[in-house]
Formats: sequence, structure tokens, C-alpha cells
Amino acid sequence: MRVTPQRFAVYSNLLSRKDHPTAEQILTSLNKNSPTSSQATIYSSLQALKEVGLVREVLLEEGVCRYDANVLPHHHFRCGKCGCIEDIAWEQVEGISFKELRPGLTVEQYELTIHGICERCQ
Amino acid sequence: MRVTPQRFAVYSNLLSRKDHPTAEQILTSLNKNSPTSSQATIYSSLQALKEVGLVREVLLEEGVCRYDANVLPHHHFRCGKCGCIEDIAWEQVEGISFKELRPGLTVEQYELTIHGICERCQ
DNA sequence: CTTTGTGCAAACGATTTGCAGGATG
DNA sequence: CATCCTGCAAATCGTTTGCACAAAG
Repeated sequence: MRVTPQRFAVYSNLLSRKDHPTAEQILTSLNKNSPTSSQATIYSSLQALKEVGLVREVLLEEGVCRYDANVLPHHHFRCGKCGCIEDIAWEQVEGISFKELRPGLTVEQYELTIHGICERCQ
Repeated sequence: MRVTPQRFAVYSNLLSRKDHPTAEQILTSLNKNSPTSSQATIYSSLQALKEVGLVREVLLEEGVCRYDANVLPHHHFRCGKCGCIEDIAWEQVEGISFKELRPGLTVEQYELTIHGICERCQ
């Protein structure tokens, strides 16, 4: 993958925030001060970064796709009120083990989605 | 909620299948023989059924929203090749427990998403 | 000079909405 | 007769695509 200013900007923006932004949030964040990238470029940069394995998609909400530069396995917490998303470290959840998963199913990866209410929304 | 033929049809269609169909799949399935409902009605029926708690949304794929008439807690398996989805019974996964989840976060519900390959795609 | 990336605008697909009947209570 | 539901078409939103040009190897 060629490292272009736009791709670099998208990736470092993702690295600098922990809120799993949508493509559009990244776009407005990058163009806040000076226009750096166009919408189509954000999408294609995200695609490229995803293919290279630097970024992953997070699907926790209807309609939008969020992005995450943390590609290490981890779980997600999502507040049902404000919709905020928080990472839950892998070690914070005790050993999950599958018994009698139908033979024939090969597990590659798994993660927990925790729905609840965050402190601010209590 | 008023029980109308359209809502009944959507719900029983969902009950009769285990593949977590999209709104569009439900629409084409219902209108296969005779036209029973329009697109907008499917969406509003699903909305109504969701609010009443008879149906839940399943977000496992980019772009589309799938629906499930099984509202009991359970996990999901998704095949990365064919995209098929399979329910994993709650008891098939051994006791998950959270240690030291940030105080302030109230957990209401959680579920596991297992990514892998199904038998047909091996 | 060939390949790859960018920007713009148009296209697309899933979902929602506005509105005019219809059916229900 | 007031409310809720349906169907149609148009609108909206997130994402993708086609194309011309610029940049990189």
C-alpha cells in the first residue's frame, strides 16, 4: 500500500481517538481546519487500511459502519442511550469456552458485544 | 399494537425461518405468490414488532439489518464466506463473567458474535 | 509511461417519510 | 369520527462508482 497524505491522515485520526468514528465523522474531523481529503477518498482509504489490516470495521449500530484502529482482539460496550462505544479489554472478560459447537463450524474469531448504560447516562 | 394481516404475515414469516432475513427478503418471500404487503409496510411492521419486543434486530453485516423472532438471549455464528448466520444456544457457551468492568457501566445484556466458516464452505 | 490515488459528481441500495385513502375501534 | 395502518412515490442517508486528472514508481 502506498502511503499518501490522505491515508496517513485517516489512520492517524483513527489512532488519536477512541470513539470508533464513522467515515463521515473522520471526514469532518480532517477537514475541520483545512480541506485535506474528499469523501470518496476517506472511503477508499478506509478500505485500503482495512485490507492491510491496520483498521477494522465495527458494526454496533444500524445503518452506519464505524472504524477502529485497534485491531487486537477486544470486546465492545455500547450505551443504549447515548450510543457511545467503549472498548473492553480482552482480559476483562473471563475465559469464554464453547462446548459442543456443532462439528463443522470452524471458529476463527469471536467477540462480545455488551449492551448497557454508561456512567454519564445513568 | 393492532394485529393486522400484514404484521401477522411478517411475524409468522420470521417465526417460520431461521435465517435472520433482511426486510427485503421478507418482502419478496411474502409477495412470492400473491402481493400481500408493500415495502414501507414491511419496514413499519418490523418497527412495531421490535417495539413490542417480539422481534429483534441483528447486526452482523455491513449495510443491511437482519431480523430475528427469537428474542431469548443467544449468540450468533456467522460464516465469513457465504455469510450465513446460525444461532448458538446460550448454554453452548460456558459462563462468561466480567471482572473489573469500569464502575459506572451498567450491563443490561450481552452476546457473543462468532466469526468462522460453516460446514458447507470448508 | 504505466500504475495507483484523488476529487468530483452521479449512481446505488437500504431505509424513512409525506401524504392520500382505508380499515378499525 | 378519530385514530391507526397501508401503499405509493419521493426523499434521505451511507456508501460506491465512473471518469478525468495528478502523483508516484
